[in-house]
Amino acid sequence: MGPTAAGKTALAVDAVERHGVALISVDSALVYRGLDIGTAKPDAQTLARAPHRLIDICDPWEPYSAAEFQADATREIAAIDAEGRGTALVGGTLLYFRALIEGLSALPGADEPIRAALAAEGERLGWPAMHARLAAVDPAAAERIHPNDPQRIQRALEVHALTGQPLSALQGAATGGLDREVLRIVISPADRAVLHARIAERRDAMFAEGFVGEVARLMAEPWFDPELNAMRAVGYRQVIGHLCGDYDLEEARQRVLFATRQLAKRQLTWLRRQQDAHWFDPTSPREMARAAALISRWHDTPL
RNA sequence: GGCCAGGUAGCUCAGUUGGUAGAGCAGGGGAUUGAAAAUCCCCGUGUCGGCGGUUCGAUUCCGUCCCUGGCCA
Repeated sequence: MGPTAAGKTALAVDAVERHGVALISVDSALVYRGLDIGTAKPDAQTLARAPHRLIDICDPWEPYSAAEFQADATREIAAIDAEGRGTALVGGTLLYFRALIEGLSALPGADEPIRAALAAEGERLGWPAMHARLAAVDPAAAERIHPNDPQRIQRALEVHALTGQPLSALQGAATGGLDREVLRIVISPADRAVLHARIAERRDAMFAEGFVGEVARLMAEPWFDPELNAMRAVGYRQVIGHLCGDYDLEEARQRVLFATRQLAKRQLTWLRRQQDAHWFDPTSPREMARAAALISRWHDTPL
């Protein structure tokens, strides 16, 4: 695991080639077909050398979720077990790691009609009013959720509407967590400035490879809608704004950079909280060799 | 060279009828259970261009110098 642009893929490919492990991508954007350049999806040669499961499994108009990931990844792990191989999870969507490893509470899935109704009401009455409504049916959830957080207020009200029970009461125990020990390896430059430089470099490479053209093609599709989950991914959102005429290309490039750094910062907040994680700096060949050695020991030692 | 407009937080700017200043963006920290590359919370002392002057007190008024942009030569 690691923040965006830290260099996770290289280590994963190395693990595949040295130990024959199978890779599962833990990334909420790589699941989408057609989002390639802007998601820094590993290229065809890399995927041929080191196949990643759970990449390109959705069309951009389809919603995907942590719960679906949990189910998909659990299924893939069982399949890999059956082949007698080891599994390596690689990615930067930390909620997905948590959902898979720790499990999720038994909750109803998303209900589009209810969400639409709640969104319309929230728009009309304001989210603080919706928060007050939540406080009436689920004071504990209202306590934890900020009045300005539409997404969580909406979800809590949705769960209550669907089950008649407060979200806070259903969220107690997580189910379906992984049935085994997990070795946690975090790849991240020790120096934030180094990460920022890598992000800038990769951003430049994306634009040089035709990222704007990729977004323009997606926007020309009949299903295109900027509200789509997939279209809210970092980079896509900013380039869409530019192609809609909201600002010039240079401004879009700047915004992509800012949004990517902010993503990395949020990822690091999750990562710092990981218990028993081993951290390695990708700029240090010595540390990366130690990371590889750690992986070797793990996979050569049967559980 | 002359005239005009500016020089205030990393950037773009607001403001102080004279009592040492505040927004947005950026940046930092945090939260995070079916949207998570999402959503949200918290964090702003900076020779207010330099030097003089007036004043109890100047970033604010005056003088001068420097710099930037525009117009005129």
